[in-house]
Amino acid sequence: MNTENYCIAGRLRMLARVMTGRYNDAFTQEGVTFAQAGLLMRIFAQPGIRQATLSKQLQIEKSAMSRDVQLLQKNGWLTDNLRNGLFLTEEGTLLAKRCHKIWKALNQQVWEEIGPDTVAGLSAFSDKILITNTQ
Amino acid sequence: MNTENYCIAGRLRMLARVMTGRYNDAFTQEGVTFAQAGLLMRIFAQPGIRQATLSKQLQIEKSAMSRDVQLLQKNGWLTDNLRNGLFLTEEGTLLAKRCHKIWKALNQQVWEEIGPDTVAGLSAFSDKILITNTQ
DNA sequence: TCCACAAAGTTGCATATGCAACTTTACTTT
DNA sequence: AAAGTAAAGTTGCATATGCAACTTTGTGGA
Repeated sequence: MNTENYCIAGRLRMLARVMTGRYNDAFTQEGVTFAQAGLLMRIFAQPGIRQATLSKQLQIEKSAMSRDVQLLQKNGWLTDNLRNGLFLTEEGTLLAKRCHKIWKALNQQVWEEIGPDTVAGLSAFSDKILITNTQ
Repeated sequence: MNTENYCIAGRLRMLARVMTGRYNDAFTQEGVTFAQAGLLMRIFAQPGIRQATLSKQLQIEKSAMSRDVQLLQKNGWLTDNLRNGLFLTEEGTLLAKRCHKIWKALNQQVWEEIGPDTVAGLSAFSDKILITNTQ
């Protein structure tokens, strides 16, 4: 493995595509994508959180976040005043809980599949990158 | 770090977003995204390659690949008969070469920034995932 | 109180992606 | 050669994202 042909960004993008597909499959039964489930679970864990905060946590551009959030609301999972902090509806809360069960099982499974050392490798990489790119 | 709150897919997606942004910045001067530059460089390295082959190499769905390729063609970087293997036009070839220079410098820089051990961590992770998800 | 400025959120525009269904091509077996 | 089938490619539809420009909100100072 050398600098000449190992593209960091390309590799990350490919991995993200592959893993996203796998997680998406798991959430199909609930009719949500992994991206949506992830947001629901975060809002469940941090009720009243602002879009700007989620943007920073997830490193997603604020306009993209705005649309992701609007999609959740369109599906009836968020209460109406988006500009005053995000809150799940009752339906959204139940869905978030179901998603968390699915997520927990799958994440555990993937974790075991690849082993703690390998996850540690990703984690180390992640720390380096995120420190560099988010102050 | 434990299974309870470290989401593999979420982390990968975030890293992909961050790194994509960084690589995109580098290619802005050429008016292409990293995704486009990456395809150009691959077609440069493998003239006549089929969409289906690129799809497998990059783990991108064939319909997405079809559109990515059409976009390159629309910009005049690919010759016309897409269904008979992909070939760069003269303009496409020059662009691919310029992109490769940019890519090489940036990838090298990122590589040094995070260090070989950390890259090795990503690589190990990558191998595990891709073996599992691509036979 | 009112204004100026910064932060948060939205919208227009464009790319990147996936799934399903459909079309086109290529190959194999009569 | 004709039919049937599998592989490759496309298109409709929807989500996920980013950049730039604009609007709304909130806050601190004159």
